[in-house]
Amino acid sequence: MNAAVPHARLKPRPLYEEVAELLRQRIFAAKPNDMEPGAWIDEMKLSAEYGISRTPLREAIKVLAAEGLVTMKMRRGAYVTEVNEKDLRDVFHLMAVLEADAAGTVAATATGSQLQGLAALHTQLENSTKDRVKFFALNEAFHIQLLEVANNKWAGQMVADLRKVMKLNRAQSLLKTGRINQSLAEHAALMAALKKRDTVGAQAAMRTHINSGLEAAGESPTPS
Amino acid sequence: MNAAVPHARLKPRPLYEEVAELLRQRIFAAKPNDMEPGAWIDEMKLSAEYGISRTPLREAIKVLAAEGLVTMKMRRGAYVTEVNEKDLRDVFHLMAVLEADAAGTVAATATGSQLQGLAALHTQLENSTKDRVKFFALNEAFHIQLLEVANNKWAGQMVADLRKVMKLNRAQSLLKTGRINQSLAEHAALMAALKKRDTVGAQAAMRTHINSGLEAAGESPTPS
DNA sequence: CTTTGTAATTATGAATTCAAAATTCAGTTT
DNA sequence: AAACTGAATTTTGAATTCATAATTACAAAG
Repeated sequence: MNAAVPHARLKPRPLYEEVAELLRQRIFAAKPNDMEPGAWIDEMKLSAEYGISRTPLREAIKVLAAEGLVTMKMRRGAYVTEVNEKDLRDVFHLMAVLEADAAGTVAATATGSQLQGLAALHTQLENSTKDRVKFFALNEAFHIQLLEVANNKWAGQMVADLRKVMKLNRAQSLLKTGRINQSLAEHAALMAALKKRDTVGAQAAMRTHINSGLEAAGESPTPS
Repeated sequence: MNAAVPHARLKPRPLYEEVAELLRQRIFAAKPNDMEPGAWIDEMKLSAEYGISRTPLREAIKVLAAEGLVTMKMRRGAYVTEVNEKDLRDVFHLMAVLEADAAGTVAATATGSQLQGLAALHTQLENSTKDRVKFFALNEAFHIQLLEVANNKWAGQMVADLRKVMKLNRAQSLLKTGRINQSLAEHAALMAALKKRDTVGAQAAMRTHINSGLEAAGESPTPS
């Protein structure tokens, strides 16, 4: 008698993935002197701390290395990736390219209900300008949802990885209050283009949106 | 007295990377009943075969999983990724988007000597129409070099990963003779645009080139 | 003859052990 | 006092061992 809906599944995923997620959050947490970019990752300390052996921890570190969050040096161990200004510009540029393309695809191919789903998220976004962290979470959800509708799993994976690297940069994660309204306006322009089924308009709106995000981080975007 | 030029360095890179490369080549080799897409990867058999333990082999498998070459199922092991028609279209679409962008960047920013380097590769390409495998290798080298000049390491990594997944598909790797001349003409058009510093022209030429590669594999490209 | 339940085998996931390389620190020499 | 050599410690990389989940085989019951 298998329940159709799993209530609390046993061991949903391997330990190393669990640990990888813990490490990700810890890296993004940006504690002053622990796991900040450039820091060396102490395998023994962490495995003791989590109460696991080094084996799954090392596997988790390799996953993060593939994502670009940590870089490995032969016989020197793993270090949290440091992103310099050029790296940040490059990452934003790629996000602009990939997400603009996705936006174009959505404008061209999305079903009505899919567009309604995006519009619903946009409405939630408009009602969350007071709560900075909620706004940030909803904004991310909107972008993820858009990639989902674009229906290219490779693109979704790539953008997700890029977003992780982007989050390594402290400057951009704290949105200034003024930036929130601007971001909202850009989202509105994008939604309008999507509803009009305006492919190139949606692409352009997304490019603008992402590039302004880069400028908010204190950099100037690469010419598209 | 350290020699400035290392003649034969000991253990240049970790074992798991070495093994990962072996596995990649083996997967691309396309032997009839061994390691073809969908095949289960027998950890014990392989580790015995290579004379190593399961530990570095599993680490290598995780690297390949991050690249998308193999997919892992919880408590079921690893399987060589199967790419269906949609996957192939999606991968080509992304390659077109990313490489077209890179071509545009090259047209806008490459130095003269960098363009000369690309032109030299193109000339080699023209002189290799008889040798199919050499042509294929040089073609890949050209694309890698172009990404190199574009100078965005994240893009280079992404395109490299996509190319690996692409190679999983048997159909496209064997270029038909007619396709070689067409490919060459497309490369020539791209080179011309690059030399003219024509950004949008280079982008368009690259898109055309990649999409025609997809058509050669028996699919129709997604509208850009 | 089919189906279900249980035991045995097999393979994965994780921990532990072992080996080797790199860094550190001390001691000696110039 | 500075620098170089070498041993000790630390830490990574890899092998081995152990535990548990999953598949298969087999038997018994309907």
